[in-house]
Amino acid sequence: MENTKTIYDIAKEAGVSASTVSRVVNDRPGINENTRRRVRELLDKYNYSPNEAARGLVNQSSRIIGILIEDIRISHHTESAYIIEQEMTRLGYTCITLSTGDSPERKAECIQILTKRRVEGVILMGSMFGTEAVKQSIAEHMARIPVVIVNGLLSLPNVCCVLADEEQGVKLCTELLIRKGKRRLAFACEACTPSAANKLSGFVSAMTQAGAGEDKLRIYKGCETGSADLAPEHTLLAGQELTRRILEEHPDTDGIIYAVDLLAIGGLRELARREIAVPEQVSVIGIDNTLYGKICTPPLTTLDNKLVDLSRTASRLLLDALEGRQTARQTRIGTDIIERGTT
Amino acid sequence: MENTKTIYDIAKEAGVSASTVSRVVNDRPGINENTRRRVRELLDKYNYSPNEAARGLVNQSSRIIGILIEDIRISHHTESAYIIEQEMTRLGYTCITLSTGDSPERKAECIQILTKRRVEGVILMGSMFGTEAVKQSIAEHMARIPVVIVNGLLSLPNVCCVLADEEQGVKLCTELLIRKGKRRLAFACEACTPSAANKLSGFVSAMTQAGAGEDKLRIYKGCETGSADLAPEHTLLAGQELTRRILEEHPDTDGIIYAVDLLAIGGLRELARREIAVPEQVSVIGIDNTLYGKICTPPLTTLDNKLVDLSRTASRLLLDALEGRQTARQTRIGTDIIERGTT
DNA sequence: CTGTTAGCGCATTCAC
DNA sequence: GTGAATGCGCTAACAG
Repeated sequence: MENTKTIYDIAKEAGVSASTVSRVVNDRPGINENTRRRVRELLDKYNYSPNEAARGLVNQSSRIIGILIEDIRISHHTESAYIIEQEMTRLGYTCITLSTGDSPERKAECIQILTKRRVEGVILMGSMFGTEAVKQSIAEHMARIPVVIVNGLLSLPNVCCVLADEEQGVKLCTELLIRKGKRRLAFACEACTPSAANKLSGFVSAMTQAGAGEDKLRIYKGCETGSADLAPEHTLLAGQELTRRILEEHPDTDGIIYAVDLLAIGGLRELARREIAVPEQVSVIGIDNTLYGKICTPPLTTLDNKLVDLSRTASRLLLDALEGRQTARQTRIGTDIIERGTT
Repeated sequence: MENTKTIYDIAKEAGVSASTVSRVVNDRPGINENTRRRVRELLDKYNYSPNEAARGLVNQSSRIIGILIEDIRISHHTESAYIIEQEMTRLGYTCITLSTGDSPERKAECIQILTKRRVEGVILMGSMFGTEAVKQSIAEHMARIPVVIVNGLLSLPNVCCVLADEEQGVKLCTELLIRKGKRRLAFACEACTPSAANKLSGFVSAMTQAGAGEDKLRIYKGCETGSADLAPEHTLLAGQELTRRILEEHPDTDGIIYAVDLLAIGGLRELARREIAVPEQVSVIGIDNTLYGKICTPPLTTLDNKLVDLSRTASRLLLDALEGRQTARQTRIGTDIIERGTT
């Protein structure tokens, strides 16, 4: 830290007491206009800036909120973090945004960091925060502050959840493909996150209703225990690899639903490599409505899970809680299918 | 804020003084093992977490660093922010990452926020921080802390710059196209940032050397005063629009260099719409080496401006400065052309 | 080895 | 209107 002026320095030079300066800084009423002006001039002259740490200490309020994301490089999380940061900054809060990575240990470390900084509220982004290990950390370290989890479930008294109905969404996607005459459908996801599990049940539910037996379900999972590498590049490769496996084991597959857009785009690559026509031979659907899906060829049909709405809602909920208003424990938002060239 | 235990609470219950607890918390030597154990137990029992604000106040050190980005949604900035955050977090610093938007006023506001929090160092991402207005803010509010600017220039005693040699890079790109027999080249950028200006001079320099007169240079700029909307979607549209203008005014154009990948991808769209073959009729080159360029069709030839290296270097430089080591005032990193399907 | 004292920068009583 | 005193939670001398 450096030697910024304190209210005492200003006070001395203005020939008043520190409390007077404090009052001027905080625009408190009941101060002689002349004194106020004199103090203001000095404040300006020295570019005085109040020390928020000291302020927070005496006010018992840090005006900091935490945003925990698995990996900010994942494009829908980037967007969400952006929205929340803008919103909270506008309201005078400072955000500490941390990419936690996928291990529960790292998540716990990040929770510790936020705790030390005495954040007043937290937003958790992603279904991976809805696991037992994380729940424990939250319960231990953040029991007394409002927490909002986006696209995850966490049953704790101080946590409220806002989620897209992805199960229903994927069900509709599956039904769309069936309506188009595709029957030998596959579902692919990279990591077994709770979110992926939801999507999967939407798929299973639609398939079962359409008369597919449990044994005929083509379900492909990248790895069993969360993803090892969250970098977008890796997801792309995983999409190729999963698609390769699907096509080798079930060459007659005529439609694939991928848990995220980037996986689907990896899939498109593999399909192109094998000269399989999309959507004529194989239809493809992704999830997240990312820009990637917009620019690939053919443009990707995708499930818009409304991350933008979710993020906005999340910041509003957090704000409500911070200001003592009652908030819904769970908010659900519907999804939309954006139909483009791959179906 | 909530009622976490303080060292006084712990001290009382342990029957020792607060300083003893403080010593245990900070692993200071010279403490009776029994006392230490007893205190530790209580610390655990209550999940004690030191208040960093209080600590920072007495230590005169916040252990916070600031990261200022124009817009974290811009994919190369996302990656950079991620790298820096990971690096600094690992070293025990907490990062406050702010998307400033493009106006100098908002940038100044963000600088204020960081100042209030008494950040110990700052990383500025993007050439737009190298402008006079921002320089003023930095000089006024951050004169006493180390600042590193990535891909921008700021001549201030406490600022060090790390940049990619984009001018040279674009020059090489242009020469590449010329070598391939393309002569009627255009350059397109969205906003007139200092970075765009650098890229442009690389283009001009190569074109001039190849014998093109000043009057024959096809230079297209989106808007004259920085970009209005930094959202990626907008850049994509701008790419289309710029390309439309280029082709209408110069139908014989046979190569276009775009200031960023996403602009180039917008261009590819427009070219596809007009059924112009890439690269046969028109070659295209982007800049940034983003994932977008990897997944579009045809895959984009791009200038890798080494944002990853730059970011790593930036955090190392900041760290050096924070720890009192001497640092280079200016570091330059070379660029690479990644040749793919559009050239 | 441990406790006492003081002070980091600020806001808030309570007097005057 | 304004100032003096107090305390937020913590660390760093300085004593003992």
